[in-house]
Amino acid sequence: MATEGRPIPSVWTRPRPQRREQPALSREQIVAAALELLDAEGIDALSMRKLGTRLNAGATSMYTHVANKDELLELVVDEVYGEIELPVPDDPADWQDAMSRCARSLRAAFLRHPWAVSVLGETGLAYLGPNVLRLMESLLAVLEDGGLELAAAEQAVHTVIAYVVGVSTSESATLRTLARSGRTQAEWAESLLPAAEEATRAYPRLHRIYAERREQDTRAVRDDDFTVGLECVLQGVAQRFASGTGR
Amino acid sequence: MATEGRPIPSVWTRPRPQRREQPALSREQIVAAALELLDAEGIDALSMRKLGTRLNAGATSMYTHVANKDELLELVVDEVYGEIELPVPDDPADWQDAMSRCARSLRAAFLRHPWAVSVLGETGLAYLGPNVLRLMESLLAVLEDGGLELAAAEQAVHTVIAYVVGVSTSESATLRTLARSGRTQAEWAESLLPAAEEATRAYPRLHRIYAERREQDTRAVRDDDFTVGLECVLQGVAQRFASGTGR
DNA sequence: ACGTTCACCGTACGGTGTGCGCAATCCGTA
DNA sequence: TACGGATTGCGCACACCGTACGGTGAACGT
Repeated sequence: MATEGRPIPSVWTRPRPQRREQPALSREQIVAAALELLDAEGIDALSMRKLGTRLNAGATSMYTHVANKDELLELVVDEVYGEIELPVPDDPADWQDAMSRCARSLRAAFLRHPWAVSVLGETGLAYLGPNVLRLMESLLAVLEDGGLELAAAEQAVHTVIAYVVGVSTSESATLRTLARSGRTQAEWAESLLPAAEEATRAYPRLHRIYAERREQDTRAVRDDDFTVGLECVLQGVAQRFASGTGR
Repeated sequence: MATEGRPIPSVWTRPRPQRREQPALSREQIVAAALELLDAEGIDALSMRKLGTRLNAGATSMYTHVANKDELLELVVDEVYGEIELPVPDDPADWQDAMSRCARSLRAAFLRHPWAVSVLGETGLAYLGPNVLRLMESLLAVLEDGGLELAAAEQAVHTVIAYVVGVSTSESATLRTLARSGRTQAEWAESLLPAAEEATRAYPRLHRIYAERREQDTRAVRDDDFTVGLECVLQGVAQRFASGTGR
């Protein structure tokens, strides 16, 4: 039935299936591509089909390397934890400084990947990812070397991380709505703050806050706010747990 | 074509459309039903269709009262904030106690509605919801009455709330996976902790923690952990901002 | 009595995650 | 070298999603 030498677009004109031309798929590739896609277009844009397309693969081809979408998300989140600078104190006694640097690094990672916190909210803290484990262990090590009991160190780490996650939740939600609106931060503030001032008419304190925020809600201010809060938390934790070594 | 008096099941046998028998739909009803559904079956089970069915309504009938699903979620989250006990200090100087009670109430609400934090992660803190505004304003009032500057009060509130949100993120993620698995907390621990001990073989401190947690990770322990962290945060905030009135 | 408004519904569209079975390639063994 | 499983990727299909759109009947102002 097939007439040789004449490529007619029919069932018989095979388009050379030729599998295995790419070096196949791997979990690492998939996770990396997902991270790229998430960073570029956000959490709502991540679909298995789009991810497949980006990998020159079919929609369901990833399922041999990853159980399901949730598991993929856990893997990607752990990848984010991998970006965080491990705490290395110059002076073992000054664990506050090391924790502070680590907390800043964590927040910075969450702000670089604003989709991450929404995954945290759904999947939990991915406790068993290798990068999370590495980070936690070295934090505990720093605090133990600083003189804390292990239980105290765990408590301290949890408290500080909870603070960072909480701040990042709020901040990256803001970043996401901002990115989605396509406006600059200034334009957005200009369009929202009047509404906020209106909505808070019955609440004098909030009203004053929003009124004063008009030229004030910049990146630098938010950085400072985070720093202040972080210092409070570290100070509180230190006083509670450090055996006389709090600054 | 229609033969009178004989109800034949056909296009012609009209089933008495009879609209307006129910007192119609309202935004309050919709939000309440959504909250019920979320509490009963979790965030993944909330679809506009299911919600419509629960309200004896069509799938798209809610869209006259609510712009879209995201807006509905914001409304529901604000409803959750409405459950929180407003801070009322016995002694104006003892704002720490009032804030502590409020923070506990906030965490309790998040634990009653574990889906809420995953909405927080996507929609932000719903800053302009009336219940959020009311809560924030009264927190600010308590701190101002306690002697703090407004800016300091705002900083303090943000810090404490960030801590609570962070803790709740982790805790409600745990609650959700637990609920989804259908097992009790003890069974779950029994099945997970060996895996955790295995995974942390290379990390002695984490290993010790998971080993000791085996009979220890109860509700009461988590409550205590939260309390300790909260005390740290409050203490740190107080020392930073209170003009000599910290306990 | 009539036109307008409004709440609601059915339908439809373009998307989603993923189970399943087929095909093709790779690898260990004979 | 031949062959037979195991592994990997793909196409298809299913059930479900959010929601745009146009129609429909009831309520209401005139």
